[in-house]
Amino acid sequence: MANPDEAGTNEATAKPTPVKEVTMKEVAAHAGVALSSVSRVLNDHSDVSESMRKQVLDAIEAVGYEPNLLASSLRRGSTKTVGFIANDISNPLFAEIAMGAERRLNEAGYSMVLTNSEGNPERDEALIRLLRWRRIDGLILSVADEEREGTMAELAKLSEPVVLIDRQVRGADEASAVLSDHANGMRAAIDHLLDLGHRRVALISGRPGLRPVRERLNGFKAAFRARGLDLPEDLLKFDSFSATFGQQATHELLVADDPPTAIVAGGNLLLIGVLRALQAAERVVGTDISLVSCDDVPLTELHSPPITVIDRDAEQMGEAAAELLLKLLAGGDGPLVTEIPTSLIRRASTQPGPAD
Amino acid sequence: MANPDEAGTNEATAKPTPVKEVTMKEVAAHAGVALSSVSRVLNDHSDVSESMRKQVLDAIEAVGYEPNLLASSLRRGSTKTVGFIANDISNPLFAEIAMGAERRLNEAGYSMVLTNSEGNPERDEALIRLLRWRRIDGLILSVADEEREGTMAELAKLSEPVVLIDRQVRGADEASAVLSDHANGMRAAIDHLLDLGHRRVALISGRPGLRPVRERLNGFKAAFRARGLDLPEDLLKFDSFSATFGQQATHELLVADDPPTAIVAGGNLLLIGVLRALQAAERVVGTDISLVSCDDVPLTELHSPPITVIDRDAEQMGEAAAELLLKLLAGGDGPLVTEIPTSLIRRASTQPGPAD
DNA sequence: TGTGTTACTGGAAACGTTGCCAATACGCTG
DNA sequence: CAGCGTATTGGCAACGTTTCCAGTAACACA
Repeated sequence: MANPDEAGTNEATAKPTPVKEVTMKEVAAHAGVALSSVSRVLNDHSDVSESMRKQVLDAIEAVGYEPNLLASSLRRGSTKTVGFIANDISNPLFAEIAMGAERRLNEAGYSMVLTNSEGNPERDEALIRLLRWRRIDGLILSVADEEREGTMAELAKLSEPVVLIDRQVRGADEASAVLSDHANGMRAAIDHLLDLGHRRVALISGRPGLRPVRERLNGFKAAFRARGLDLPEDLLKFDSFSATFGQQATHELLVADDPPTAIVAGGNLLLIGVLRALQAAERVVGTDISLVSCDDVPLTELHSPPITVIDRDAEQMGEAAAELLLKLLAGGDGPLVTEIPTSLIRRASTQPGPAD
Repeated sequence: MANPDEAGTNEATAKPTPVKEVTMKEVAAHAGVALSSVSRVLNDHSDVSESMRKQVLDAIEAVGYEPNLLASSLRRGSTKTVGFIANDISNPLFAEIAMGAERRLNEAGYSMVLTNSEGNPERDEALIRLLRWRRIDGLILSVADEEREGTMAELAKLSEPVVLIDRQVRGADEASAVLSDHANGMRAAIDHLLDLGHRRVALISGRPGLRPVRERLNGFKAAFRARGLDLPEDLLKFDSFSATFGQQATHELLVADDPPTAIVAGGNLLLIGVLRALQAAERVVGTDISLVSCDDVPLTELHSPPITVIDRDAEQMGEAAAELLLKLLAGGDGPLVTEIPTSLIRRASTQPGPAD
């Protein structure tokens, strides 16, 4: 059925198509009912008659109405949207965390907007601000720098619930978070290497300010201490999670006096750099040097030899984060924390170390 | 300086903190100016005196005002936001495309909301609808199914500009798109294999409905045809881009009579499956069978032997998509198309085939 | 002093919703 | 038949902005 006033407007329209939006008002007019009734049907309120419902739904169909979520959110005071700030979506680990979170949030009727800080603290701040201005209902993020004043200030201005991923901010128990048990994972990995006879074990990881780095170092230390061994201080390299740093650090380790017999890479990007450096130096993984990485990605399984990893369930982390956020959104109080276990997957990249 | 009526409201407030938002009205009141003047300062309109500007900015600072982008977008009729629907963010390729697009869009003052269809056509539709209802100004996506009616219908309802990534819809020149030159890339790869003496070349790829699959097949055919060779029809496996399918297809190929001497994997997830199957069958890449993959990811470079790939610049694709969209947003007309070149990176996974 | 111009500022009407409150109609009881 | 509850509907004021249109003051000029 053609719109009765179409011809008229067509004729009158000399302007460059102002593209008037089809609103609930049009629906109401077409159905011959009040605006508020249309609203009631759309939000299925209980007290609306069957005939009214049908009338309105038909009108919606007829005029081709599309809800305006901006207006709705503005009026309602809630966007049913949560923000997610990832450090680096091109890292499959973060991508999986995001997917897990999104899935859980969608189930609960929320939608998620995913953004990418690229590990840049300034972008972090800008994104928090932007999402705040967008009036998101909650936020999941993994701040690029736990100690940065600016970031904390932006977060503080946010009155909506926040869940951190693998981060802890000053005053430990102030923020909700999903934390993976890096310490025990690393402890197991180092125990494994020490069992194999390695003593010169190197650890390459990101900036020491970040929780995963701190916790892994704790696990590392704990393993050495438990056997009364001295920490190989000269083999600890902390700077960034990038492939570039992994390569550089490995190179430095290899050319130094008394190089390591085993290397632990604290992330899947670092691993890439480590492998490049080893390849360049013509060291064969497993044979010449043992290798452990963190987080199981296709590369670790398919490398030859396959690489021993400290694993954790990324998707589960995302789901857990969403779960916490949903609890908080539902009015849950205190800071909530979920700990995600890690496990050691032993593969051929770790072999017995040199006999003493 | 304390808010003069704070004490009053504190006393009156028995309710559970309705958390009244700080609006431009408060700013105006605090500065003793009109609402419209505050707006003018915030949008830096030309005709506002220096004293007014300072007054308002001070007041903003004093009352801790935060713009409400919902209200602003509603009134303005534009969100300065573009949507991006990715098939699978856990695939680093898509993640890079998204990053490229986001970077370019941000430069131009737009922000991007990234969503994930997980390759599910229904989710595709739902996401297009959601973003439409959110009143995004434009959309970049790579539809999961080029032929699905529903998806096309949802896209048609969108009056804002759309740029497709590596997809073409019915009526070729109707949609703007960034297309990679899969045909020539594949042509080069097959030429390379044929030069090495291979004749039994297998191709494993996704659903034939998708442009990359079609185009790669075209390149494949062209290479065979150019030498007057028959197409190895029995070695063409098309179903999905997943690792699972890659593994299954490879297994089938290997156990069949007259198995291939070279395999081309049409995507980085497929490659994972192919490698698993080869490993399970104890075939050594390069020696027992040659291998080519599409898109250069860390795995291909670091595998032993390193894997020959048909490469393209993912980030550039994203940037190009953003560029096209920006042109359209600025009022550019007709459908715009950018073609992204592909190149063959030869590595040790491709070795001479069996002598005839 | 009057007039015109310029430079700024204030008021008020939108943008498309939702949700409260009042109004209507209906059926039922006393 | 009056009175009342129930079920449903309409009207209207928000939500926080932007923008158009007048209005004001200051100033120069005749």
